[in-house]
Amino acid sequence: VPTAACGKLPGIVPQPLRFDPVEEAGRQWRANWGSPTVTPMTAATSIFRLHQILTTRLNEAIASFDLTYARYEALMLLFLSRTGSLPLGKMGQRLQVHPTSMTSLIDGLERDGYASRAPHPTDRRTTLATITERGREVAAQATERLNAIDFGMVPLSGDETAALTETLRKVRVDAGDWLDEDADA
Amino acid sequence: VPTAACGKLPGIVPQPLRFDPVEEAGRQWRANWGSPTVTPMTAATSIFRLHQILTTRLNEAIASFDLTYARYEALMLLFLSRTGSLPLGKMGQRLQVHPTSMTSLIDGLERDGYASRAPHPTDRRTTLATITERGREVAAQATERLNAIDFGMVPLSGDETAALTETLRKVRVDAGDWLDEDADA
DNA sequence: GAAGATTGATGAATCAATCTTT
DNA sequence: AAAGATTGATTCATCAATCTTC
Repeated sequence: VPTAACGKLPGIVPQPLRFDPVEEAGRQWRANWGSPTVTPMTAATSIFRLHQILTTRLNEAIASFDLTYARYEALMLLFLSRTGSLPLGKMGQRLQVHPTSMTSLIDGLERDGYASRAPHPTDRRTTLATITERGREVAAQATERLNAIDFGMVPLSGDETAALTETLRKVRVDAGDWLDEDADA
Repeated sequence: VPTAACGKLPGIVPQPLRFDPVEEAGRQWRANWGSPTVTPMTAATSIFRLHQILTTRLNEAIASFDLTYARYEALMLLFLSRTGSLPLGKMGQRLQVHPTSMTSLIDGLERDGYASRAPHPTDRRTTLATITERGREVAAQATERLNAIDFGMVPLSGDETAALTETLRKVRVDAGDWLDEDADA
């Protein structure tokens, strides 16, 4: 009886393990090191694994639109903006991706007709990305699909999800994800 | 006054934002959608961002050994094993990576002299990876470096880290990360 | 000179197909 | 036929360098 993930990824998990590989790593660690510092390692490993799981789940959910989750995020940024247009640089800041990546993300959206490029009216250095009508339709449909699977965060409760987000926020603040002005107060 | 991350990634964050980009996305979402399903989206986005942050932090910490975190995990698997040798397939299962990735990870370790390949004594299909003496030294030193920065999980407390790990474990179980036999009981 | 965006190149990760061994 | 590993191809992300415009 193959597990859900196993059926989808035959190359990665041909024969499912009988133990938690992440916890097992922590156990062997403890045996060799003594242990007070086991937990951060286990947490970091868990984040990496979850990123892998989410990437698979979310990309599969919207693959029929030829969207990756990264492209979806860019599309939603345009969709939720007031005018439907944003400078590429501003989008890169919001999504925290390299300018080069922003270029290729918009390339992808443009290729599928979900967005288009236009010159900035006043600053000719800047390129404006604009969502198309088709892009709005797809954004709404893709969001339905992702909502239907709770953005991959099953089987967490609302409280667990909120607590998780808050914990991760602290690390993001520490990393300087944005200017946390309240931190001074 | 540039933030820590900003100084390191000039291309990504030339001018730090004044707000939390993740929370801002959730806010705009709420304004357009109504809201009950905002939290899973925010949580997923947070995981993606944290993966990015951890990747940067951890890779930087051990870059002087020519190790990436993925290579470090493979090296530690050998380091913590009883005999110092493991079949590539078994390593791939533990680390949950594609066989192809396992090949290139060992290629990297072998290139630096941290590990070597050897034929399996009985099954000639199998390749055995073995950690070298130099590999053991580097494994210990790299672990020190990573411990010194708490595996990137600053500024979380022990309780927060443990709770985070437990929450993520539930999602991993759901994804079939391993055969959770206790789940039946 | 600096900001905004792009092109070309490098490294990592998965997939498809191949090869050997069981 | 299936398991184990590898090669080659594709995609994605970042970096370095370039180009235009402010």
